[in-house]
Amino acid sequence: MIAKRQKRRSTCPINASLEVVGDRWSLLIVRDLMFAGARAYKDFLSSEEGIATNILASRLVKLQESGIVTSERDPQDGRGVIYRLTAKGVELAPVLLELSRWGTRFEEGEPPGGILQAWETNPQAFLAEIRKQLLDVPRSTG
Amino acid sequence: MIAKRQKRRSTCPINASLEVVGDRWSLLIVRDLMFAGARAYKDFLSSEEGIATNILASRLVKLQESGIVTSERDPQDGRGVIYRLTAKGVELAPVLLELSRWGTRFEEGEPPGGILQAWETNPQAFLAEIRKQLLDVPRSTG
DNA sequence: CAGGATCCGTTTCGATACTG
DNA sequence: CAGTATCGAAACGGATCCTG
Repeated sequence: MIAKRQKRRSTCPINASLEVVGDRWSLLIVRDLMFAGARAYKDFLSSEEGIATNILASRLVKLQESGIVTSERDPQDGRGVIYRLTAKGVELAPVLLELSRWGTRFEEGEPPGGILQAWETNPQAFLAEIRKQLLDVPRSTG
Repeated sequence: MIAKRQKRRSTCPINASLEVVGDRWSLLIVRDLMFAGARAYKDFLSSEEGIATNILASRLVKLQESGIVTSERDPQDGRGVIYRLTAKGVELAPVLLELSRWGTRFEEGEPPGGILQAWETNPQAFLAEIRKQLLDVPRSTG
């Protein structure tokens, strides 16, 4: 057991988080899953800012290893793969929303319609909504 | 006018934010400035997870270019440099705190004493406190 | 001695071509 | 459609050197 090569035994949760999602692409993938309805590999490629296929593949693997994303065969398609956020992944919503809020205030960028307002008005309710939407639709059972 | 080479004309604020702080080190530097009382170059080196000097220097430049950090000579020391967060940098607090909260819940890491609790209990008040502490101490002017 | 630049080997990224 | 293989470019990281 080699315990996966930790850098320095840091006990800071910020650093722990950044070890998982602290790169240029991971949170964009989570964003697409959370707000853009992305489910298939090609969705990530077409959306966003043009991530390279190898980078996308490696990030998806890493996100799965981190327990943020799951993947499964599309029961309808057979050759397609469906990616979905885990509960752990869904709970990144506050991070994404605060990042979005900050970007809207200080950098360029238009927020997706109404989302930020809903978040600022009633975070708890909005979070509950997101959880419901993303976790209760595992395979059209809802 | 070349407008600084934007990748793809993205209007997503999350992406805009990640272009500035979406790397392994930037938010750790902001964290040190915000919660660990770091002000000098050596503070960042000693703290944290052992950032290399060249990386630290380049990140500090980038953070200054992004308007998140300022630097000035230490009036007491003369040879020392004091780094400080701008208002824009201080407003990254919610991002850091949500990142910290997520890390505490799902990754390893102990939160710094009481901070997360204060944040969860009353975000507005806690933010106001942070703003006051970090922005009202520019040079002991009061 | 603090702040930071330079050199250099290693790792990661990223674009494209290609495969099942 | 969903990925690998390849390969050049960039970033990282450590050590050392420079500057005031």
